[in-house]
Amino acid sequence: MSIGNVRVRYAPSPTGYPHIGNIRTALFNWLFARHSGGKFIVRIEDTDQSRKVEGAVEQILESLRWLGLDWDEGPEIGGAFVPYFQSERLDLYRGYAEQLVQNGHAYRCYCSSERLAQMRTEMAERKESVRTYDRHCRDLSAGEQSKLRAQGIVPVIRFKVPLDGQTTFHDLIRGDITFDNAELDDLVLLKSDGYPTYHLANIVDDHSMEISHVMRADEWLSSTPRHVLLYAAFGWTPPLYAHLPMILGPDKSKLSKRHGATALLDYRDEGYLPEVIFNFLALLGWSLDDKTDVIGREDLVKHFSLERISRTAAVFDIKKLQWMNGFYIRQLDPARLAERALPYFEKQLPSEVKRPLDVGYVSQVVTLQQERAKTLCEFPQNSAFFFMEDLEYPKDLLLKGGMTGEKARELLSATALRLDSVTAFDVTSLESVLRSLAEQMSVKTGDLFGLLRVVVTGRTAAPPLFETMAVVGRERCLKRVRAAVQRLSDSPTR
RNA sequence: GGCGCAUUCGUCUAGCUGGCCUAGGACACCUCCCUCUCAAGGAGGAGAUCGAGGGUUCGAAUCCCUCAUGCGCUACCA
Repeated sequence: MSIGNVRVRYAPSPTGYPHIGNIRTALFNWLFARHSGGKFIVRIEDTDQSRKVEGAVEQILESLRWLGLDWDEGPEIGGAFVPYFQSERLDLYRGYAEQLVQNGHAYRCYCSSERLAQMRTEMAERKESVRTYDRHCRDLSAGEQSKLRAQGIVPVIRFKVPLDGQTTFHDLIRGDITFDNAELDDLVLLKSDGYPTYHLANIVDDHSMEISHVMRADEWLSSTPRHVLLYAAFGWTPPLYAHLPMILGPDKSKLSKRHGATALLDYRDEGYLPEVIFNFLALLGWSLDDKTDVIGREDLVKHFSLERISRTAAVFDIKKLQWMNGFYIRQLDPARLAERALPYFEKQLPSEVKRPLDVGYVSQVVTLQQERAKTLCEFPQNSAFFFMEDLEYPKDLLLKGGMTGEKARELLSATALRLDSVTAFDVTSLESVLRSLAEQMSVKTGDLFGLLRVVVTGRTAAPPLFETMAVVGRERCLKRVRAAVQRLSDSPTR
């Protein structure tokens, strides 16, 4: 396969929202296409009417867009092999299925699902090793068939798998893999509702769309010999295969909804940066060398290769993702970061905060929180006090570390005086004024600053005090100090 | 049950054309430093006898065999 002719595809089925593992497959395909100057195609495999989920296609495309995985052919943009929805290509599959029946590679099966279920139960009870279709209809005569059809039974079309021999194919990641044909069953190609199964539609489309490499999750490895046999039955050359390691949950089982937020877009909602997900996912099953963790999209495109894809399934570690997200956040230009965080502020700040927010002000806040945030959501979560008028917090936060109510009141009253009179309400002035106050009142700076932090922010952990106060502003700081004095006076302290 | 794939620190991984590996990096964890809190940052630490057992070899994480374990598939789902 010459390098310019790479055509790979991401072929999701719209049965739900694409999760992390699924999108990682899309990412690897995209990376491979971009690296080799080939085409990245999106094809929607909507052949299961019963599992179709409303809005899933939009979610899939939205997920790709969010990560910046642009496609060269597919939904919305079309391409030379239109249409890219399998539900719109039904005639094609029927024709090919029929062709296989004609040339003896497939046959009609009239077995009811009840009979099939019973057959499987019996096989299991007898502990038979091969629990597959018993090929009941494989050699039905024309007469028997028309009798069955007269009863109104709509048949399916099954592939006539060779009874013996072996099928070997080469996997770019795992090497040669061999299966005994006897292990394979006569899979259904065309369902009774006229829709193809994955197996038929997949190979018909991969062939007709001239797909060069099939890169898909490891879970497909077992069905690959059937696909190879199908290609042979049609007289086609199969594509090159590369089965990707799967992504597992913390319990090491196939990643699913059980594992919490696994839908890609959930990560967007939780404040993760798309470039981080991109970076992180690329490293789940692929590595550049022994030390590279942070790597941008351009370098990924430049260096991506099939050879460096791992064979082992990987556990998705949210902790490392969080670290990486925080790392990227810290690297971002503050102004740019503020823009990106703004929607999260708009959405998450308490409703009493007036909208729209002032971008300049948000930017100041973001600058102070930048090195403390792991996700974009943490900005508004930890910054409400910058936007509120009045604060609410447990009173005993004021009496930390042996601080008495009286002492606190005394300190705060003195502070109010200083804040009121300080000429410039900026970091330098505040620091010098408050440090000297601490000294004068013979209290440790940590105690004074800690107290003030609670008063001004309502919490014990916040950005540096003077910076924070400067942003909150003289008026609100004074108001908060006075409110605290009032609170301390309301009920006598012990 | 059958078949297939896989097996290096808790996790992601490097190393796997055998010696540079007394196995490297990152996250997480612990300690110390910095420090007005929280972070961030800096410096350290602990953590894998390379799934187990046999070989081959002067020498194996790296090659061979057996076993074990995990995962996947075993649908008119993809």
